[in-house]
Order: sequence, then C-alpha cells, then structure tokens
Amino acid sequence: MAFHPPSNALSIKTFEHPKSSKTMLDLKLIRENAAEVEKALARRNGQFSVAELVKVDQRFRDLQTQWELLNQRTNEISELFKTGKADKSQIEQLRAESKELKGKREEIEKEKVALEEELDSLRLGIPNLPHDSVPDGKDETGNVEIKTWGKIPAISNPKHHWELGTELDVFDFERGVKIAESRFTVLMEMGAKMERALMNFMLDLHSKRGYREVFPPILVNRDCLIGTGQLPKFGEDLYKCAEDDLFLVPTAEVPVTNLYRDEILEEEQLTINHCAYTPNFRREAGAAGKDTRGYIRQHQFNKVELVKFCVPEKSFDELEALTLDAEAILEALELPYRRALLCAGDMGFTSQKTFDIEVWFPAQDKYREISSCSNFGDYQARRANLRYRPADGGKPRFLHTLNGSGLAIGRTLAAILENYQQTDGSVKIPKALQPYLGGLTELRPKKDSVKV
RNA sequence: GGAGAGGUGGCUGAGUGGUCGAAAGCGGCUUCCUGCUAAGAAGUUGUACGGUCAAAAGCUGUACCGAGGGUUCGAAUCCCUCCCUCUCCGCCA
Repeated sequence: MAFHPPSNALSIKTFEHPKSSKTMLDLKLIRENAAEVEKALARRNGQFSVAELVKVDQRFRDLQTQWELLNQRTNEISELFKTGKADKSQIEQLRAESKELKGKREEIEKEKVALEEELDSLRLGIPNLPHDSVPDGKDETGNVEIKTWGKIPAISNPKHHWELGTELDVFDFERGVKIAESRFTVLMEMGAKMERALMNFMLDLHSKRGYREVFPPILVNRDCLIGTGQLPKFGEDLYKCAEDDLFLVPTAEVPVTNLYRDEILEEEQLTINHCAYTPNFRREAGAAGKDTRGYIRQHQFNKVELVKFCVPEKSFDELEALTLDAEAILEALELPYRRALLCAGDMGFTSQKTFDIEVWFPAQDKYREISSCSNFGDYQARRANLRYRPADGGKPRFLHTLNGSGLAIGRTLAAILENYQQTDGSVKIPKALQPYLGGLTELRPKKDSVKV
C-alpha cells in the first residue's frame, strides 16, 4: 500500500477565507471554481454535482438585484415624504407608485423564497471536499494503511467476544432484545462494571492529556444536526422524539461541536479540546444483516468522543494529535491496532480527511474500526456558524473542527475479551484497567453459579 | 402547568413611526502623552450580499434591532402569530 503525502494541487487552502455563513462550502468558491469543485466531489462515492446549484444561485442573485432596485426606489419615495420635498400634487402619485412597487416586490419575493429553499437544500446536500492528501478509491479497499501497532496475540481457536461474554456473564443478548428489540444488549454484572471502568479510564486519560471534559444533553434539536451534517440527508439513521422535534444523539460530536454554535470565540481560546462521554443511538438503517451477532453494532452504544476547535492553519496538525490521543487508549490497554487513511470514496459526508483506527479481533481474524478521526475543515463551522476573532482584531473567521472517537467503549470491551482470552475460557484484565475494577485481574466463569 | 417581565451591535444597555445601523458605557483597534509593567487624552470600531476598481482602500446600493406575517408612502418603534429567555408560584429526581 502506498502512502500518499499531502500534495498541493487544488489548494483547499483557498477555502480558508469564507465570506458567507450558512453554506457548507463557500458559495463564492463554488461559483468561481465550479469545475474544480466538481472534480473534487467526483472522487467521492455517490453523485454530487454543483451545476444545478450554480444555475439556481445565478437566478437567485438576479432576482436579488431586481428586488434591491425596487427597494431603492421605495426608499427614495419615502425620503421625499420625510424631507417634505414632495409636491402636494405628487403625493397621491407617489403613494400609488410605492404601492405598485410593493406589489412587484411581493411577486419577486415569492420566487426568491422558493429559490432560496432550493438553494439551501442543494447546498446542504453537497458534501465536503476531500483534501488533496486523501487517496482516490471507491470503498474501503482503497484505504491506505498508515501504521500498525502491537503484537497480534497467538491464540489457537480464538472464541468470539459474544461467546466469551455470554459465558462470563458479561452480555445478556436475549434479554436485551426482550426489553427493547434486536441490537440492544444488557450488560450484566462484570460487563456493566467493565463498561463503566472503560468510560472512566478513557475520560481520565484524555483529561490528563488536555481535553476538557463535558457531559452534554443527549437529546438535541434540529439545528445541531444540521450543524454537524447529519441532517438533512441522513435523518433515517436517527432516533427522533417527534413530539418535541428532538433527536437522540448518534454521537457526542453533535452536541459538543454545537457547544459554540453562533458564537464568536477569541483566537487566544483556541485550540479548544473537549472530551465527552455519551450514549449514542443509531437506527443502523443501512446495516441490515451486518454484524448481527455480538456487541459490535448496537442501536445504543457508549462512546467517549474527542472534539477540537482550532484555527484553520493548524487543523491538520491537530488531526495528527487527535489521532495519536485516540491511539493512546489502545496502547495503554495494549490492544493491537492499525491506522488507515480513508480514501475519498469511503469518507464520511462532512469530512475533509479521515483516519480510521482499527483494533484487532482475533476470532474474526481482522481489524475492525474502533475510532474515526476526522478533520472537517470549515465545513461544520459554516453550517454551525462557529467563528473566532483573529488576534490581530480582524473580521471573524470560520474556525476548523475535528473529532474522533476516543474510543467506542463497547467495541473496546469486545476487543479486550477477544485479545485477552485464555485457553481456559477466562479473560485477563488489561493492567491499565485494573485500578478501575478494584484491582481485579481476570474474569473467570463461575462454574457453580446458577444463571439468574 | 399557572402568573408576570423581556428578547437591540463582541458585551452591558438607551431608543418619541421618518433625523436610527441605531445613544451611552465596556471591550477592541490607532495615535498622542507620561520614564516605567498603570493611568490619561483624541479618534476609530457590526454583519452579509451586490456595484464601482486590475486589486486593495475608498465610495456606493440593499438587507439585518428573536422569527414570521400585517398596518403605513415609510416600522427597532404600532398590531397579530410563533419561538426563546428570565422572575415568582406549583410539581418533581
């Protein structure tokens, strides 16, 4: 696998000086570089075109100009009234003209509103541009392995985590289904404790490394989801509380990135680092039949998330730092992993560049994703109106956002079970986690215990 | 859930239907003064989208005082609807 170093072809840097808010990509940039934008989008999996957008935008701007001219005349008329310059003979005529102008304006406004809606929906439907350093590729086969860490354990006939977990009284899959539906699992005694221990361990480690811990709401409003990019396109994967128009978070990325929505931060405050634990809820709409066994793909799962807000110039350095911070958890737990650079076709909608961290699953004999670390550039910042005032006092600029799992807790638990399994069916506890479990060193099946 | 108050620029906070993009203060920026990590003086300081310009500056047009409607030649200011915030009461972990 080849490593693709950053190139400087179509410079994503030109996106750093946005002029308008509430767009995902800078409209001006799209207008002026439509061909290059098309080309960058073509690298993604799926059909995205800006041609229609450019057309609607042009029509909208024409109308805008007409509308402004009508307003200008209206203002002139009222100026005549104000200054008393209008002849008495003219007054009635001016009143009539103004009314007529209003009628014309209303006509234009009708079309404008319709066009604006269309424009918004077109804009929100266009994904972020893959960075130049992102390799081409249609799907995960195009991803590039960047590094591997740790020694893959030699286990003969490794058991799957769901087998180990059931024997060790960690998971109760059947009762999870009874209580909710499929893809819901009950964590029994040691499972519950392990999950809680992992949560605390991860938050503590990240806190030590400079992330400020937050615990946000787990129900969020529509604006948040538009801000981070889940809406309007990916609503089918969300759980919704229809009566309140609130949604269960699919990731802590949503509430944490929206912490500073519509705010102007000071450059001195950046980089802001947050870590947050939340449960996450996903309908897994497109995942029918995938990972139906085990604890890998649940409708509800726990995760610690890392989120960064930084100045545009630093975001790629911060992406590396963030990825290392996520990897630090796996290294502390001594779980073998690799890092992959996602190709353009496999990247998330909002991302400019993404590293996946994949942990080794012995029974599956492969690496599975446990974290996804992305630089979004100013894409989310535009949608969520996240800005900062430069230290030199200039105009507010959009900042850059990043996030990554640090880590998915359920998958970490599953990975521990598999990688730390012993031939006698017991599972050792990683040293780093033992203090969080009262010094416990292993999980052992209770032969004499009756399954309650 | 009941009653009341309120939503104005980066922040605090004035604002009689036209002189308000909006007083004042704070903060920011620039300059001056002062020999000391301070204080003072003056000026300046919203955002977005257009036009002019090679470009920037400048000039200029339009919009924006919670959102959306209405009245009016003209609305931050009057009317209606909605949203949100705060205070008191009730209820509750």
